[in-house]
Amino acid sequence: MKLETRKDELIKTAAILFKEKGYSAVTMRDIATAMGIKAASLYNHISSKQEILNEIIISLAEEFTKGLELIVNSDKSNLDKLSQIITLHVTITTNNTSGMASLNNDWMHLEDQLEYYLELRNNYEKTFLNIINQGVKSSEIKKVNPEIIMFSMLSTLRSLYLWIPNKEDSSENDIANQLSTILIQGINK
Amino acid sequence: MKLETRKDELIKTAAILFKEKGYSAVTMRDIATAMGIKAASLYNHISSKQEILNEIIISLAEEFTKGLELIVNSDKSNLDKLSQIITLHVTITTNNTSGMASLNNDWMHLEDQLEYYLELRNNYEKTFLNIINQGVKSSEIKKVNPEIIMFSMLSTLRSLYLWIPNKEDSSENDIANQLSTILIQGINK
DNA sequence: AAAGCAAACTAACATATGTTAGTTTGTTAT
DNA sequence: ATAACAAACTAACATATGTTAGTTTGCTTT
Repeated sequence: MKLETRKDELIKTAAILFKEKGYSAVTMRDIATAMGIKAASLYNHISSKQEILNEIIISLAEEFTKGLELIVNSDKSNLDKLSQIITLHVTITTNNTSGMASLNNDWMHLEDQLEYYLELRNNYEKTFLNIINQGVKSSEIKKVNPEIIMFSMLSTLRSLYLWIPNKEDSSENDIANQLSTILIQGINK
Repeated sequence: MKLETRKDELIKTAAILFKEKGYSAVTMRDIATAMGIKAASLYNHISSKQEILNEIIISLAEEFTKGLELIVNSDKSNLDKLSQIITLHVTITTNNTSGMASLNNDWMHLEDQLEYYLELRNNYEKTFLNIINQGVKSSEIKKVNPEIIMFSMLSTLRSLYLWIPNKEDSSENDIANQLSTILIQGINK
């Protein structure tokens, strides 16, 4: 684990601001002020505002892709795989709440990397949907429209960044378990 | 039902653009171009960019508040009330998909009306949570952390604006019913 | 001591952006 | 015909914004 570079600090600071007001509403001067330096000095570490967004979003998207790869290639049941996906989201979100805000809300401001991002996202959703479809086929999962199931699960998982910061008392495992119960077993007693 | 004024058209156009890129990234010139006029002409109908956002968000927030009021004062079971909340979200979102994007993503750019908006939202969540708590007390609902239940349901309902536009084949009722099944009964067979 | 380097600075730029002022145009009501 | 009005226009402005150029500062290594 390398030491945190100045560039890393910059990106972290930017991500916090992006979470609060969105990429477009945050100026280079805002980021600089938050770091206690002048806007021009930022360019010693990054080449453009765009690059900051790229770094935040792409690294997260790749983390999700790699995580899902491991899950889908395991020999667990389909419901267990869904539980593991829930854990994946909880873990990544816990470690980078601010970045997740950009991933969810500012991906459309990617430029050069937009196409690549969309490819990663489409593949992720395709793989996710596949697990659900197989679960329906093997009668693990109810016969409800699989796309609605995925949409519902993903909506909750993608919103975790809003909610996890308020739950510092609960452990990662605790949150993942409770979510699995709700999302898979439902709330009806 | 009054005829649609030019101001209404303006707000509708703006909402569509706000959904695509977010409030901050959309310029008055963007909105004007989309309407086939010049930016300065917009000011014949509104007094500022801010006002557009206010109108979009506050009217929706009030619609939710009124809708929930009716539901909470009915004599249905708590699970039925939750189903009705799902229907409320599906209905409002179907009628104003673009506006829902601003409500979800650009509320922090409200200025004068921010405080009022937050008051409406807090009350909404308090009332929602109350229904869940009573459902747990009356043993209709599993003993899982009620806040996680609300968070999970609200995340899905708040994301509907992203997904409903792709489902023009399904009826409102159909979507609401399937969502009720998933969110309340779970997906486990 | 000298050289190298990371990281800050000042000053300036071209462009983008929200908004105002005053004017023109075309339709509707008197 | 005339007055009134909604809704568009042109021109301009002050300010905000991303970025570049060139310079200074203070470690660290030789």
